[in-house]
Amino acid sequence: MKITSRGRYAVLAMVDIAKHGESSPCSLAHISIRQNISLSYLEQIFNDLKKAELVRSQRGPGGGYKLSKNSSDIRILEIFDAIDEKIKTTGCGNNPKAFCSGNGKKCLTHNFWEELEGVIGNYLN
Amino acid sequence: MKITSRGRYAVLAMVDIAKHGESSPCSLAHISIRQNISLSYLEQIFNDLKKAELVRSQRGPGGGYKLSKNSSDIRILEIFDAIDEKIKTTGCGNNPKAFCSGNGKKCLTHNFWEELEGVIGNYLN
DNA sequence: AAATAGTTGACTGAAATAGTGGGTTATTAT
DNA sequence: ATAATAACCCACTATTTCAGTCAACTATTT
Repeated sequence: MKITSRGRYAVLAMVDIAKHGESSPCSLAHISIRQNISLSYLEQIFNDLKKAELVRSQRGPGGGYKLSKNSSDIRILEIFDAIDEKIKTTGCGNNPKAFCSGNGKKCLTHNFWEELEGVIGNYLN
Repeated sequence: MKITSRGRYAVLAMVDIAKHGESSPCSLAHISIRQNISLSYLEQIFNDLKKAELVRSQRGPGGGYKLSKNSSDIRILEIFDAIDEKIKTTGCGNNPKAFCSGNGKKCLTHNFWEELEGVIGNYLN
């Protein structure tokens, strides 16, 4: 049960931008250096963050990324959703038509795992 | 962020044994059928569960596995520990000498992830 | 003696992860 | 205009982890 680097990087980069201030956009190159994350990898991640409209981009010299809303209005859960970092504790993936157990039923532990998802989701939110 | 099949199977199998009753040991073959888990895979898992003394084994016909203590005294967290299902949300793995950030410091999000670990560990316990 | 069931270790295919690398396009400062 | 910057986009790859198989061996009971 672990978080991927992708997920950690996404959150870390967003915090970096938030910390950096509103005045000028943050370039990925700078984030890359400050937080020690591969630039190309950051590019992929920010592609998704932009699609989810968590950040706005500005091209050209002096450009970079800005948060699209106030940092206090951004939930970690939104970031996870944006980059498709799934919280998946069940075997059946919560698909109501899938069954963890082979016999057409939910497995004995299904509800337990779903509750755990709730606990985690709650914290991230 | 997901739980491995190994982790889910371990918990499921333990619940299966607990549900089965105290009278006679549970064979892995039966658990395999009831819970739809590969027998060979279960063997590996129970190897670890036994090492951690969560179950006791009985060989030969009529043999199988029993819980080594009352089911209400077993924590899911113990099962996770037994099979080495780690709860790892930080980049540095909580090694106090390792640093998530390259500059000899903890990364900006370190404490946040550690708290998440606490939340999860708490629930599993 | 035969059947059962745990014990052990090596091996494998598939998927996910964590990147790398190269090129293109838009924007700004000189 | 032009050069520099920085976002954008796409394809590719090495490594690791996961999930499971297979085969052989040992202990216990009937």
